[in-house]
Amino acid sequence: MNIGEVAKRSDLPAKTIRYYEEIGLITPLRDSNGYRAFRESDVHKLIFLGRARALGFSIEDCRALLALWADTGRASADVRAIARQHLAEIDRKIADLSRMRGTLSHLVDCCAGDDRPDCPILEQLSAEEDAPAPAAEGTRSRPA
Amino acid sequence: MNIGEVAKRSDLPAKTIRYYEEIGLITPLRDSNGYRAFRESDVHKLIFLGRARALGFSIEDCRALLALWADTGRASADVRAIARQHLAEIDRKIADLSRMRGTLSHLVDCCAGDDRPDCPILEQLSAEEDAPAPAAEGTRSRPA
DNA sequence: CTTGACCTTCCCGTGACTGGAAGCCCTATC
DNA sequence: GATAGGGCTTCCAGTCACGGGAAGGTCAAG
Repeated sequence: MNIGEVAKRSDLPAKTIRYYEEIGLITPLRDSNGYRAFRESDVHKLIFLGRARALGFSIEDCRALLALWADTGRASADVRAIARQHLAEIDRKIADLSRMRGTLSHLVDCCAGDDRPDCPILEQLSAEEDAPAPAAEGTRSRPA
Repeated sequence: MNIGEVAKRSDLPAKTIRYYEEIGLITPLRDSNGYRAFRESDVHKLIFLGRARALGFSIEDCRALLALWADTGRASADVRAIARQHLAEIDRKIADLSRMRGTLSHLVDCCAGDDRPDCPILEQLSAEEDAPAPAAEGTRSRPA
């Protein structure tokens, strides 16, 4: 099977498939003319990869998941550990974005949005004072 | 003022400040010894940039915001438009992540997480059918 | 004079691809 | 047999927003 058909069946761009080979996630055979010759197992792996990536797993996560997938004697706890770690990271990202969203939507609400130059958004971004620190002595904490 | 003190005052790494000069967000003067000589206005810009970046604005958004900031006759609507666009993007990202979170936490809940090789997470990722992964439906969202 | 902190430029690396150029391979048609 | 086209190959460069580290100049203190 050539790369074009594999791309269709896995719903991944050919470029991505070549990249996955380059970093060792798949190792298709080669025809005598130099074309990649994919097996069914390669297609299955690529579909697996596409789904895992769509769930936000990193490439290295995917590499580990593929290894566990191939290891029929794996413990489900190993897979679950990766998934839970990823879940925690997703939660962190959502929390970060929600904080941004809160601040930003407040600013947008405060802004008249008309022809006048008066703009609370810019005012806030350029304010002299740092954000009011409750216990402002000594340490300067940075937001992650 | 040298870059070290500016880094402290703006709470940005020196590397980042040099980068911001390279892409034209700031243009500090130079001392005779080749050292960058920052003015107060540069520090203000950097603090502005740090806050805008912390709110997730892209560099190009920041460039536009800086220009509007410098333009005392700007219309607040212009600033608000950028902020609202960014807000919409944040909402989109949160929605994507929430979908991922839903699918993933469901899978984690289904997984025994013990020593047995039986694992619903891998089963789902390698399922024959193309339909049943909610987060993988329709748009193939790539996590940033 | 030496030490050490600070500054400079330059280049490479990140993650996960994407775009494009230059060129080979295969099939079909004229 | 020549040619057109599509598909395949490799390699190079770019993305975004920096971070790491090398090689070397500058400055103040001891």
